[in-house]
Amino acid sequence: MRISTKCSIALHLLVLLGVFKDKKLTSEILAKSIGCNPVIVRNLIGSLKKAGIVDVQRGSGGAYLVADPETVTIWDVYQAVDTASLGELIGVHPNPSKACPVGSKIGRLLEKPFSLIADSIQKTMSCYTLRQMLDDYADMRSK
Amino acid sequence: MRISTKCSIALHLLVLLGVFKDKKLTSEILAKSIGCNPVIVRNLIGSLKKAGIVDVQRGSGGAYLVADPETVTIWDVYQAVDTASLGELIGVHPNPSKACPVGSKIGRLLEKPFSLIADSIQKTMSCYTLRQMLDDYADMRSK
DNA sequence: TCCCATTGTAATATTTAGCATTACAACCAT
DNA sequence: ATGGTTGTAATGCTAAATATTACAATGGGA
Repeated sequence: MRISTKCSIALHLLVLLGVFKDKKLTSEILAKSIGCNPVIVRNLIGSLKKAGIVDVQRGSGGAYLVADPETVTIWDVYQAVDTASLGELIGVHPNPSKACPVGSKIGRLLEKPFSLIADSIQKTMSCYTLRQMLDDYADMRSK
Repeated sequence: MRISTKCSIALHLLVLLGVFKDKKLTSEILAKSIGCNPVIVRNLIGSLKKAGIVDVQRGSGGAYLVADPETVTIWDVYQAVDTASLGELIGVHPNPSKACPVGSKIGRLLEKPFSLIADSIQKTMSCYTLRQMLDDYADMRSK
């Protein structure tokens, strides 16, 4: 239910695709840099492919960016990759008493502040692009 | 590492304390409305007590609010109750390759956008007070 | 003063979610 | 056709979240 490492891993691999455009990057190579199992990478690439962010050929292999880094935000990546919605990010206790006047309403009571939180996360994620991350990376290299 | 149900449960019990000011509310009664084990409630009340939000006597029992609902925000409650910091809310893959130029920098690369997200959550939480929740509750009752 | 209901807290158990791994069919280029 | 690759299902493993049990410490009232 939390924001899983999928998002971090996806961003990692997108940066790799952005930096090593010329190289053939298989799931195995990517997994080595990320430090995870190649199957994880394949699944994530599958999700990113569905979202129109990357592409990859089945037999020959090698993933590459198809979307402009300028237009790809962390929110896009998160949505593509993490099945859980932000609405489930904050755990809500599942068995409040329906007999109690507070217990019967607590779910609806929490909805309001929690959805405001989800909105703010979405907004912040939508402001950060892959281009910014690639620029940040370039800055680190040059120093 | 996610925002656990502790926060929801704590808010639930604070609303109970705010609504049933006159009644003696033991951990058992509170737990019944919440639908969890009384020990969970006791531990949470302990945390909220340390934060100066509620108080309770040992032998006699019965918890009550000591802070003004106007001044208690969801952020206060979250901080009091959830040990994990928001920085750990978004999972980061733990074994990136140090040999890879991207792998060796991904941690620092992710820090920037992820801390912006944490900030926005904190900000939103800080805007919502217990008073608002009590008002929301009253609104629901009156309709 | 002695019960009794209650809290505080430690220790342990249970459940669930996140992540890793294995396995293999489908596929493509050479 | 072969070798390297992807897509995906099935399973296993680990760690974190939550629940439960147990009991000493406390305080108020009979």
